[in-house]
Amino acid sequence: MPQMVPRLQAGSKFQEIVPNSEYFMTTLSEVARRAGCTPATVSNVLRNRGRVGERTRQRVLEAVEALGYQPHLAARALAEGRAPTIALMVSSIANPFYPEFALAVERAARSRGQFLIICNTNEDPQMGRAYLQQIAGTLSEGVLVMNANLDFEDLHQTEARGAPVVLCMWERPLQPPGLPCVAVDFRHAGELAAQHLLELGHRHIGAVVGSKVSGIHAARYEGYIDALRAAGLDAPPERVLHAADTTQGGYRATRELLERDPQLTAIFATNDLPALGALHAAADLGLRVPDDLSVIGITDIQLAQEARPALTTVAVPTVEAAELAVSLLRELIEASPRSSSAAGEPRVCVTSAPKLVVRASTGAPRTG
Amino acid sequence: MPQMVPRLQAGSKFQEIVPNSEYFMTTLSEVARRAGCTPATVSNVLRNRGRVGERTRQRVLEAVEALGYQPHLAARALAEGRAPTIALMVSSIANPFYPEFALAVERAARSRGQFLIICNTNEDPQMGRAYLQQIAGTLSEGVLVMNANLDFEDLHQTEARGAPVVLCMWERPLQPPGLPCVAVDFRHAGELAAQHLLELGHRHIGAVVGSKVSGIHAARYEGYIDALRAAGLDAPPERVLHAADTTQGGYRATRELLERDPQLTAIFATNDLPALGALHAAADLGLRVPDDLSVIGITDIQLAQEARPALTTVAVPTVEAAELAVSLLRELIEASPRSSSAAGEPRVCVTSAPKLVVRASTGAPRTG
DNA sequence: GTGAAAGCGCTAACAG
DNA sequence: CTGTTAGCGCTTTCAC
Repeated sequence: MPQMVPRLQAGSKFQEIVPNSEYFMTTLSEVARRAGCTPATVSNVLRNRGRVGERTRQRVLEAVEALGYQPHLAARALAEGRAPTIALMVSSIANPFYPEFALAVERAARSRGQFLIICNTNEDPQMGRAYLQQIAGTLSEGVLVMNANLDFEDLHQTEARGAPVVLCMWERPLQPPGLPCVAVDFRHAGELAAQHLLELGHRHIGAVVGSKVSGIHAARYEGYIDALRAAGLDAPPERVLHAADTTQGGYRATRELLERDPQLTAIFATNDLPALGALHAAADLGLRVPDDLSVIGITDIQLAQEARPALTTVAVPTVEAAELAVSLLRELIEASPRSSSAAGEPRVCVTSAPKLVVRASTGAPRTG
Repeated sequence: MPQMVPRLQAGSKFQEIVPNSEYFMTTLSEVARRAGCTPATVSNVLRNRGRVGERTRQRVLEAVEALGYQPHLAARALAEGRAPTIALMVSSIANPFYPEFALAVERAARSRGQFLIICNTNEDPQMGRAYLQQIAGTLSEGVLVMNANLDFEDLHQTEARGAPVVLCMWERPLQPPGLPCVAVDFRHAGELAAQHLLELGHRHIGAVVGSKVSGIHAARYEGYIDALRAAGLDAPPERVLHAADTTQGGYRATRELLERDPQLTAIFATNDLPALGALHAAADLGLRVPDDLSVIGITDIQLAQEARPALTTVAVPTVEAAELAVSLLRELIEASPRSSSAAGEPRVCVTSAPKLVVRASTGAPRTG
């Protein structure tokens, strides 16, 4: 925004301040002048603070109205020692899951009077660090982190500088990460997916894990394996493939798995995007879903229900997680400045359990 | 962020300022103290301004390093009379097109040192207004508007308050909207789509227009119609349907169109999402694409290439538009404060032309 | 070259 | 009830 009034030169101390024309932003003092009181009083009226006479209050409100006054957020932030935004770190907002989450976060933040800054880290820890250092504490009061491949080191430093950090989707409720987080029981999600497939009668299942071996999707795969074992099945390594967490990744992995073992009657993917890729692979191979091949994913992104056939998946409470994350962040912000580093284990909020959503991509295997 | 140091009480004027421990944010004066100079000098060093001796400069840089100093963005903004962010208004970031655009905008903004605030208006002008009034000029230096259903009135007011506004995807380069904008020749996009279908030999084409009659997609439809007419065909009203700009909308409209006229061999949709819906409708009706039905969209969102069959579409230069929009916004910001309202027609930047991208969803119609 | 001082717009403590 | 005042952290003239 432009400088509203020529800056007063040193020495012009007694020059009358030029009132802003209607063109530009009105300030508190202008409102005050018009209402015949001081800025402090206007401030009090606006924030319902301190006692103000009814007559004055009216005059102030009129002036505010007449001048279209809007508080200057940066100024207010500075004076209050708080910042008007929260930051959401994601690897790329273009990943189809994030926008749904970001939307929920924005709503939650907004309802608490804060704005949302989107930070795309591009999976690059350097970028993440740059973002954290620049805005945490100076422009953003706190930071929400969605798998963005950040250094924990950097996150702790961010906390130390006074800007709380919340991890938005921790996958292992029982193994807290050493940072406040919202945890979703993804192990259970994997279990549910496996159980569904088992109940339908599948015995030859391929698994597409949308990350490196020990990566973010490991818990989901563990749950899947556990369910298999509980049913007396084993999970030979040639039936698992680690792939990029994208449609492409799922597509290639599925083709590869089916090539290795044409007997597979189902594909379990640790995320919806790769599951969608599996659907495409099936289509390209002339396999009918679910008759020839069943496919199940995890998350329940919007695309899942829009795919053809619609994707069976284990739904994760995205909106709930977003709301919990924002609440938790607020709590941490409100709590004593140096609480987080001082106290013991940081807080972990667990969302409600993932739920199976049966759609058209799963069914009983061909018999024979 | 927390208050870093207990606010000095009135009367404690001579109390020594508590230096921030390593826990919290360092300020300019702390750096100055450590470097044995004044804040002004530190500021000068950091912004390469004013002459500073090499020795001092070194000491300052060391101190900055040692204390991990980061400028306070809100404070800087206030002092400079500018804001550190730009705002992107969208109806909902969850609409699959926006994230791709937002990503490009964020990159462009970031490379110019600004952060991106995402504002979901939810198609509600009230919400849009609230956003504009609150952040424009106080937290955001300018506003980028992506079809968010905002009142032009509000946008003009925003400009008048000193925060430039840029419309990001104006559909009619030749009919400027009275606000600065980036225009994409969507009429031409419609034309290209129609020509492609015509060249393949289609004569019975259904059109799904992803908005109200006079809505945002009207130009695309005009281009389509023009191409048809140029080929000597007419476009009977029963072959057009206006629908929501979503997969669902496209799905329903396509079914309806095919019910009205089973002879249709192709569907033209004014956007990719409805086109994807058309694909699903075809699948559900047992029609093979493209043998029984060809489908073409406009935009080329990521999903288009991931769909099965992959969607033929007319690609719009999204990244280019994002970059132009950010550049234009910056120019307006840098330009004289009250330029925009003063001068004549606001600037219009036109992107390069849309381009046909042929994929698997279009082909020659069955003969017979 | 470097420092002193005013000011950005707003808040909060305290005095009247 | 209302005004005075100091201060948030930084920038920027202007003197020295």
